[in-house]
Amino acid sequence: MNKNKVTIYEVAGKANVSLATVSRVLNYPEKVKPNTRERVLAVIEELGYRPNAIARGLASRKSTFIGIVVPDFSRASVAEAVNGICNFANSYGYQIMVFPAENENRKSKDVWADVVASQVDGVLYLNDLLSEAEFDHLKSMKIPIVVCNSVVADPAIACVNIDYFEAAYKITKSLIQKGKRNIVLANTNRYYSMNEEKEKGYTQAVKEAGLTPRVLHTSGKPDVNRKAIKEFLNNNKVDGVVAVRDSIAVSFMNVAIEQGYNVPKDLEVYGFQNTRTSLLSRPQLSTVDTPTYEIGKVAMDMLTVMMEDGNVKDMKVLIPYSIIERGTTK
Amino acid sequence: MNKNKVTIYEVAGKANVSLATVSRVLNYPEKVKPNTRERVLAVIEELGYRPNAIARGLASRKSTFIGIVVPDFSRASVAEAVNGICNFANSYGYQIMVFPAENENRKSKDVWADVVASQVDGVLYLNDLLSEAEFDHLKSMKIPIVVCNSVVADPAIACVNIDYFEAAYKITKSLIQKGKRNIVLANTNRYYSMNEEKEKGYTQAVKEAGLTPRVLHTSGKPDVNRKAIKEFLNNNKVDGVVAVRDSIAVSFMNVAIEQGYNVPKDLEVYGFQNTRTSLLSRPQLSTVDTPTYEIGKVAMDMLTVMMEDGNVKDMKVLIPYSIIERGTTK
DNA sequence: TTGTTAATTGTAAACGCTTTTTATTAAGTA
DNA sequence: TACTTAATAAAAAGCGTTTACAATTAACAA
Repeated sequence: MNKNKVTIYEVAGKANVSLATVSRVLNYPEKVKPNTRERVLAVIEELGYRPNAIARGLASRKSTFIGIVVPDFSRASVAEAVNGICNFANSYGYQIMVFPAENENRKSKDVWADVVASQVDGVLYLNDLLSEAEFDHLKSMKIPIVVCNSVVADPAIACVNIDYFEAAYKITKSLIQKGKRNIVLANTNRYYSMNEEKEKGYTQAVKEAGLTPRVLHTSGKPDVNRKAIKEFLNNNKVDGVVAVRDSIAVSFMNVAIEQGYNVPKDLEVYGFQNTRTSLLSRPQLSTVDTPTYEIGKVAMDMLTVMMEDGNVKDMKVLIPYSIIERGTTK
Repeated sequence: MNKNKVTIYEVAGKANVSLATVSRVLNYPEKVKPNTRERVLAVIEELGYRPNAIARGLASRKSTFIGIVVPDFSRASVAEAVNGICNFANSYGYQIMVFPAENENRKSKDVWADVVASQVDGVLYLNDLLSEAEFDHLKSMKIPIVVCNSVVADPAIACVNIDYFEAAYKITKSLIQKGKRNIVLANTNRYYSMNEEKEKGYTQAVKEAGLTPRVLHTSGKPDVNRKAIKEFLNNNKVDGVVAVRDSIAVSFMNVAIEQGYNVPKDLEVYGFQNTRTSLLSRPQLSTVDTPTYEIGKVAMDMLTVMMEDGNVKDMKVLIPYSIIERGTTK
């Protein structure tokens, strides 16, 4: 902990007021006479006083910390969301604590225990599944929570997403309208509720056109994917790809091009997210632009009202998205 | 803040010991008789007691929070480092608070004020420059700090990097040995100390071979880069590229290929970092593998000893790296 | 003046823990 | 038996705030 910190007492002393008054100018400035307020403010400035967030948290029973639990920062969707969250959190006066989600060396039980112990006022859960048990635990702790990028059924849990179903439906349909008959959905191996939605949208579009849905599940690691894709291409005719992530789309496309496909002539491909990857592929990737930064911001907004005991009107928020046509479709 | 929390008093009551003993089993288990210790531990488990981190921080004058100040989570190098940091921080009993570095809507002065106010025990500074003034401020606050991925001259400041100079020198030299005579360094527009090192390494290799260094500065945004690269290719003969980031390498390569270059026959290219992008390009990118996760881990290690008042033997740590040859070189 | 009320400010308790000090108990030693 | 020593209990003092509540002051009407 840092040394030689200025405390509220010193400010009070120097400004010739009681510490309560200093506290008030900080927390309820309207309750103190403009005159005194100015004086105190001047001393605060002069001494460079910053209230000790920890003492403040203890006394007020609010930490102004919000916890975000995150599976993996290197996922483009979480990185951007974290950016959004941080910027807004700070302007609302909240500080962010991050907790790696459950992983090999850390059971879910422990991460929630950590979250609770650190006294956060609310939590943002990014991008992943939460078990029933975890939800119940959270509810019993009465900590406000909002989930980003994960579709949760429970009406009591706030979550913010884009309409993955609709987006997948639309891009699949547009492929069909361009005459594509052999459209694959390239999904992840691991189950994600948002990818599940995409799969549903894809499936519905394909079925409506009287075609058979075909889904390729890949691991997420580019090098592992390549083999699976190659094999898939050898055994299947494909003229359209809808991938649940940009990276999968690009992997698929690269393998296909290496095998002699011409994109977009023989094969059109769509990704999801509009990450940097989609601009770094050749040709550049058509994709569903998911405004992840915006998702983070909105989630933070909702959480703020929940923490201040306001009522959130709509627990299920859908953010507008757009479809970006680039070189992998025509 | 969460309701109905178990406090140390309840644990003490139920275990028939004083609260001091409970505190002791938590902080100095060896000081309490195994018998009692077990009993207390059992009650803690039973009640699901977790000490209130905030109260604990206030009382002990150590928050067990460490702050990481980050320019942008969507930078691959920071995302991975954050992963490393988080995992290790937690296993050492530290919680992570994140602070967005200085940006449009937030002056450096304010972010440091926030950092200090939140009573972190130490800070990790990622990937960016720190001004003299900031260093001095930090030193005067006596907060332990370690800088990742930024080469800082001041011998009193701990930092962990790879040997960017050497790596750049090596890859440039290998290009020269393969007969390349027109090697460009694709650097960022903005100044980064680590990129400066790369430039120095590149320059030295080129000069040693009696060639003239040529540096192209780009903005970092893929779409903006393309124009600059195209123009550069029109006005210059190029047979080798050393890019300070994978993304720049891939941009460069894509434009070149679109202009008819054959990679790696006419043009060989190296990136830096070994991000996912390098696996998603066609051909896959040869690159300097920067073990960012490891950097984060080591930085966290150093910070831990600094926070515990140990002495760090070596303030300038260089992590081993490797050069990965893939499809863009032969 | 003198109340009466509202605005402002001060006082002191509380937040949940760590840590120090003093007292108590149990066990071992001479 | 008296004397140590170890283990822990009991009590209390913080840590730096917030926040009831009380006290003071100012403002104004009677």
